[in-house]
Amino acid sequence: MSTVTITDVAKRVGVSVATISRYLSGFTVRNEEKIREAIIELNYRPSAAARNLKSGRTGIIAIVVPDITNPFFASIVEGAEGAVGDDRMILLVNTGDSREREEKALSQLFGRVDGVIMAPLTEDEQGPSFFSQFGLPIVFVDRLTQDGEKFSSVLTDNVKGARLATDYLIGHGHKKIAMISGPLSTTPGKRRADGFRAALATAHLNDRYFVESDFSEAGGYAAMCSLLERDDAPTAVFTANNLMTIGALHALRDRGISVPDQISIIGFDDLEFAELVNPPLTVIARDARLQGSQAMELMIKHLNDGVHTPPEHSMVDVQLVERGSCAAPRESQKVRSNKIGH
Amino acid sequence: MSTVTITDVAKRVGVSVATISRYLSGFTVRNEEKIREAIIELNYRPSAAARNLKSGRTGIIAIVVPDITNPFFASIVEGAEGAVGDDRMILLVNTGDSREREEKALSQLFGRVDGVIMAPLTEDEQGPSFFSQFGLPIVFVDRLTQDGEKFSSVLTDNVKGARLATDYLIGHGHKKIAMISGPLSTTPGKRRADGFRAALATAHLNDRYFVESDFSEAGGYAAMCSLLERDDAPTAVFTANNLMTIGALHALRDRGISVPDQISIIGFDDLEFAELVNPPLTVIARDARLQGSQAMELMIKHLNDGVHTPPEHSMVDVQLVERGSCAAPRESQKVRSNKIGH
DNA sequence: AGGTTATCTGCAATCGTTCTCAGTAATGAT
DNA sequence: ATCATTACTGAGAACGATTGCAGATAACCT
Repeated sequence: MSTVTITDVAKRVGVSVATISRYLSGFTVRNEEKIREAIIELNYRPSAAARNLKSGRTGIIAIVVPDITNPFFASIVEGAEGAVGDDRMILLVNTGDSREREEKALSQLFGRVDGVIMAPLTEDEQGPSFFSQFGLPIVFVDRLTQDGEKFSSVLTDNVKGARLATDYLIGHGHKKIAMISGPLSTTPGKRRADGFRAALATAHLNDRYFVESDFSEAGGYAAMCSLLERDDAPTAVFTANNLMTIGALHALRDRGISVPDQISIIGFDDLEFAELVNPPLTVIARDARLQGSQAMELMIKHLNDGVHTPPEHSMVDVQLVERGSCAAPRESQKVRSNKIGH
Repeated sequence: MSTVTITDVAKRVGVSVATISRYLSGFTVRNEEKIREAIIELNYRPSAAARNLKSGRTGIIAIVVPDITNPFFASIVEGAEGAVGDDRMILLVNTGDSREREEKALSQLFGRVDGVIMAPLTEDEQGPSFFSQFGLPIVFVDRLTQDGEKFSSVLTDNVKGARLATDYLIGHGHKKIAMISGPLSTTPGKRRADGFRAALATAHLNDRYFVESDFSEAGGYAAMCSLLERDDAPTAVFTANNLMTIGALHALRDRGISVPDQISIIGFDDLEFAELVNPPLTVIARDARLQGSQAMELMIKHLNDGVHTPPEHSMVDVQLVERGSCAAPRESQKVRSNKIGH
């Protein structure tokens, strides 16, 4: 720790600490030049801890995400970084999909940060009420908690995205349409499932190929396998996020099932390499960076406007990016014949 | 800010603040049960700022990376997260490849964190000496600064990796081998270039297809284009990181050049989807998570052992993951005929 | 009982700032 | 010359915890 304090600077210049403090806060004082010199000579750096204690602000905004290796969340963080401005920093917490770590992080965060931007693990939980209770703003991004309406949020139009995807498959003539869904306990999980089912209902199709998974690559792999093992396998599948899309593709690849000849696939969330896969992947895309920057802007607004600003809810749009992974179903195709093992 | 302090708890229980403080620090005191109750009833949360001020420690370790959307750095962070333990948190700073932001971040970090794990932008700079000067440890990960030997570090065996890649191409019979290199001002940029050139020299090949780029996807794209426009195009290319590999693949795809028939490609750093591309990508892989966790372990060691622990240097191994993007050069192949425009 | 530990306790100083309050000097107006 | 205004200043009280010190209590020995 730097052992040179504001008092040392004050002594050196021959003024009181108050004057130095004022200089540091941008007020005009008498010996600015001498103070500047003294600060440099002594290599003085103000103590963040002492400032925090006095002022009650830390200049730090936390972002809590379930999985930073998911490119979607990385982009959220990047977007938020871009909007954070010069006088604040970001504290990133990766909860690793663990409810326990999320809870612990939140309680440790309290007092260390001025606000929290978070993508909570599930809707089963409550928002960290002690935060808002003490005037610390929360902005939800991508996901909500149970009492999510009480806090500001930046979501995606999940229902629309899922409808878009499903309608697209229906439009190609598919009847046996599967969805590899995320956990229904999460906001995007539930809403994308809702959109899928709504589209199916409109087309008078049933949802017997709906399977709930966990937004992970392994989960997508397993779900795809279970679908392929059915007696009457689907001809098209909608995967509810990027990681599960990757998993599903791996499963298809491992079994030598070709896309889109034998099965069509459309994913939620674009991927850096979506056009490099064979065939290029058709997806529902959205602007994750924008979501991140909007969340940060909302946060800064709350920080500046004070505690009693009402929560705001924003929603970013989705769009269908048509590439090559969807085609019309082949009549009497025998997907099952490619099954490996049992 | 929580308005309930340790004094309130003390009053409620009828003891002094010292007793509460001791209870919180894990000493045995008389009325533990009553204290526990009072803390819960009052919803007391110790002020992190006050603790920091007194103790001089923050319990926060910063990780400074150039680009969090690069899966490699995301994995580093994930690895570090896993090793950080229960009583510390991670503060992530994304400098977005900007020297200015890196510098600003570093100075802002001072006093807010107990140590910094960082992947500096270039070797042209000096390590943040004021950090170590005041006893705050630094651990470099993946990259060094100019005076890097003075600090602990966790690097990759870049030279070996690059040799492996180049030798592999040579082994397939290639003579016209290109490298799309990272900036030579960075540690991995320089060392991978060294490995490439060393391997070439051993095989008595020249390095006329060496092109320096910037580790970005756009840079990889541009570099690949420039190589393809040469009169005598290379038959194989080694791309020095994941992002440039993606860029190069995009360039090849845009020109309809097929891999590995017309050109072989091998990349540094594995990718989540490397087996999904067509053809599956052959790469030099390493364990980024391990690099992150080793860096964190080193940091914790420094934190526990005190300032005067000598720096330690660790290196993680690389390995060649053979998939399908490399083949023998086709005799008299006409890559140039695919050239678009010009 | 008296002495020696062992254990727990409260007081008060301390960490390095910020900020209120009262005070001084300089300037301008009358 | 007096008063009002402006522009700066220093003293000192916070902020909320930790911790050294000395004192109190209880427990243990002989």
